[in-house]
Amino acid sequence: MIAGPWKIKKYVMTNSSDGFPLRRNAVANSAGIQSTDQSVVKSSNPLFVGSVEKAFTVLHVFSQSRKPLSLTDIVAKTGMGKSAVQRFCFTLVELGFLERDPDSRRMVPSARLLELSHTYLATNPVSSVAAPYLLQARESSGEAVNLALPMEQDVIYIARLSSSNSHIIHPIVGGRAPLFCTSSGRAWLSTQTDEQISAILDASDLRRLTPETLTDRDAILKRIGEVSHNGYATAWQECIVGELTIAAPIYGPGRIGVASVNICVTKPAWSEQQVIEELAPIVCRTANSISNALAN
Amino acid sequence: MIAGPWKIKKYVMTNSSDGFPLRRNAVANSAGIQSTDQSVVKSSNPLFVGSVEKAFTVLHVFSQSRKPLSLTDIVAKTGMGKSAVQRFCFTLVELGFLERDPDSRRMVPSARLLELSHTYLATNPVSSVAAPYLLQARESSGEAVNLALPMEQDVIYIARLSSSNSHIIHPIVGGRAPLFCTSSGRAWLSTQTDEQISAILDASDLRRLTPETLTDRDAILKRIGEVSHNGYATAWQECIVGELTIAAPIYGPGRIGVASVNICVTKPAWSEQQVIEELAPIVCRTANSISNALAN
DNA sequence: GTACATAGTATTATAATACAATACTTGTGT
DNA sequence: ACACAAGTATTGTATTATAATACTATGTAC
Repeated sequence: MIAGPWKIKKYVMTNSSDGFPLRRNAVANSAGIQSTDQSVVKSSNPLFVGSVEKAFTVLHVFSQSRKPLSLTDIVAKTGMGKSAVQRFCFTLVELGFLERDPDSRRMVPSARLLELSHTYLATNPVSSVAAPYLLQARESSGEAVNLALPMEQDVIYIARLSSSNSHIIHPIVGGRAPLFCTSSGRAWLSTQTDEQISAILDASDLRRLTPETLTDRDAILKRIGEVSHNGYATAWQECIVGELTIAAPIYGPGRIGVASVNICVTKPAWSEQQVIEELAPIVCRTANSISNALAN
Repeated sequence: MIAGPWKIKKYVMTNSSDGFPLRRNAVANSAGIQSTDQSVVKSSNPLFVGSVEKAFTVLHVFSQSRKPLSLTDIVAKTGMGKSAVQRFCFTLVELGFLERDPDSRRMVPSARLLELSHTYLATNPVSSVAAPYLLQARESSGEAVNLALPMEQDVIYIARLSSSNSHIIHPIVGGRAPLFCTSSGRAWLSTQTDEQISAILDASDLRRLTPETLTDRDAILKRIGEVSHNGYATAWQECIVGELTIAAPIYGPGRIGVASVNICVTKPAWSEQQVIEELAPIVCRTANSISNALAN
């Protein structure tokens, strides 16, 4: 799963007190459902520093409940002990990643968290290489254009250009959505082998997000299969009611699927037919341009 | 300094091995210069979990040197021991915040870091409240518009709308620049008392970033003082050569300066005179609209 | 205004976890 | 092919993180 050395041997947890809140493969997925495999022997390497995980567990809680949280809120939501929450909150406040309202004593995430995203964006070439093509796509379509990467059973959005006329900015960057029911996800899945696709769908919670969400495995596989012929993937209101999206896969060096670009419009203004006719050429062209740019 | 309870008593470090890499007030500033006050008695509370700080220290290293780093690189840049770096890198890879190229064994920040910025942006109302006005400002000016918050001696950019014609996306969100030499910084400073401004300038490293950077304290204070009369602050090529910026302060409830909006143009195309004549009204109107929106 | 309940804060003894040192293995360059 | 550097694994030690608990403040009901 995780590439390279640092072979993780099977270690049985030595402490009798019960397990950690969130393990790597138990990090809450996009719906916040935890699949903690507590029964399984924990593959915990002595190199693993548990305190770091706990700190991120505390931060993670805020992404689900998007409001100021008190200590007891966090205790409830993490399952960590009162003392532990106290210490990690103190530490995170001290480091400037959380802010405390001295009156309500509730905490909120601080803007310093953006520094971490900057660390990623400044290091990673993908978003800057893709930028001109994404802008071009937005120009041609006038609609919102997103760039997404696969992450576990989700896509994670790493760049967004809002539609020209929209007067809201969705803070979608850093957000996640399931691979199986998004056009971006299907576009990327289409670059994988059948075995890999199966494995991902097995691991996915094929949950209905809207009345239109496809949850039948075969139906989903069929939609993914069509991508190779069409060059684009679609999802009609499967994630958000009224949202029509179309996407195409981006290849890195070696024709490996690494990302996808999608365009996202809304129902009353657009029909499925229109999306395919007008936007498919744009997403495909954009994805190809980015793939070529990445090859160099 | 840090508001509210959790009174930090003076604790002398008990361990003989020498101190921590980065303390809160010693986090590297925008130029990467560390001002670790190692001599001073460390105000370390037993609630503080040092491992968390070390994890962020490792992540922070990547924002300075924007390329894949090996273990030994990180050892050199953090001053942490080899074992410690090994364990924190392992942990961060395991948690998915760093990625390792199995061949080169070098690590890079992962897109999962964006999840943390999402946690902030989804929770915090400022960026979403401000969005429509920022879009309007970009519309009127056709130029890049930024929203910034004060953080220690810097501003941190929390939203950016690129200029309509530009074909690059600066990954400026999450980036920092000194308060003293940016228009955004000066705009916010103008909302503070003379004592507070002095304290901040005292704590700032008045370093020359370009040949045009004002480093004379009185000259800087004069520029800040003018903001109250004009309603806007300016900085001409003080941070980046060729960059002209103009900003206005944003007030939260209680007329407290909380942020600033700025517009950013480049030298050959614009003159200082033009910026003031054409853009000052826009930044002022935008800042006022956002201030009003925040009041409700 | 007082008493009660709840939430937040401080303290401490305990031992588990993080630690540094070091041995070992793999890779790289000459 | 050899030597050197870099990365990885292991282990005993004790520092650090821990949970329990006592304490204090805050807010609410009567």
